[in-house]
Formats: sequence, C-alpha cells, structure tokens
Amino acid sequence: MAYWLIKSEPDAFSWSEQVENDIEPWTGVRNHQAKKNLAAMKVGDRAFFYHSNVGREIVGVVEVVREAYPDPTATDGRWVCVDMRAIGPMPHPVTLAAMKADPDLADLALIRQSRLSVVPVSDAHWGHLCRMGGWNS
DNA sequence: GCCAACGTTGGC
DNA sequence: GCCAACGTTGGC
Repeated sequence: MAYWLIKSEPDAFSWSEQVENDIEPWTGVRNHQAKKNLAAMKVGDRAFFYHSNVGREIVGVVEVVREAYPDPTATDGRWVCVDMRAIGPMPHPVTLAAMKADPDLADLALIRQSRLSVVPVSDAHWGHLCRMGGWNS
C-alpha cells in the first residue's frame, strides 16, 4: 500500500465537508504530475488531508475507495479523479511550519514541490508524520 | 523549438 | 497584498 498527501483550500473544500460527505470524489485536478499520482492510487491507499493557504496543516486521514476514473467535471475527458473516504481527524494537526522545521522531512514532496496538489509520501515519512500528529493505527 | 508574456498556486 | 515557482500559451 502506498501513501499520499492531497491538498485542498478549506474555503473551497474543507476537512469538515469531507467528514460530512464521508465519501468524496476528488475532482478538479488539472496538472499532469498530480494526475499521474491520482492514477497510481490503489484501493486501500491512505492519504493525509492537507489544508493549503488557510491553516496550512495536515488535518485528517482519508482512504482511497475507488481507483482512478474519468473526472466528470472535465469536459474533455482527459483528467481523472478517485473517491476518498474520511478515516479520521489528526489528533494534533501537523503544520507546514513544523514540517519545514524538521530536518527528517526536508525532502518531502509537499515542501519541495509546493504547487503540486497530489504528492506521494514515503513509508518513513508517513510514520514520522503520524507520530507528530498523534495518529495511531 | 525557443522564449517572452501571462495565469495560477500557495506561502509569507 | 506581494512575490516566487512553475505551467501554459502563442509569436517567431
């Protein structure tokens, strides 16, 4: 199983909305690298839910429940989306500042490619971030 | 195929 | 509100 981090501006779509909806189609990705990452996701993969712009912190964990299929919000049919289910909130949200301050996380894709909205997270980084956030499982 | 102009993302 | 990074567009 692989790990990921997905970003959303809370003004557009927030973690609380994800929890309310339970299962949410992750649409609107219009970047080729991000699309490649979406297409590589498998059912059961987990992802951190990160609030960009406002908050700038990991606020929850989601799980892939449906693998890549054509994004219904893309008129040209060239883009894909996946379905995500809310698993639970981060007991202690991990801020971008905290991640940047940790030398073990210096090569996080989130930090190195700040504009990419869907990024992979290594097993080691996943474990490290879970410890920082007080996430057990 | 190169590159300037422009738009978008997202941190600060 | 500003700006850096980076993707896209379009003229040549």
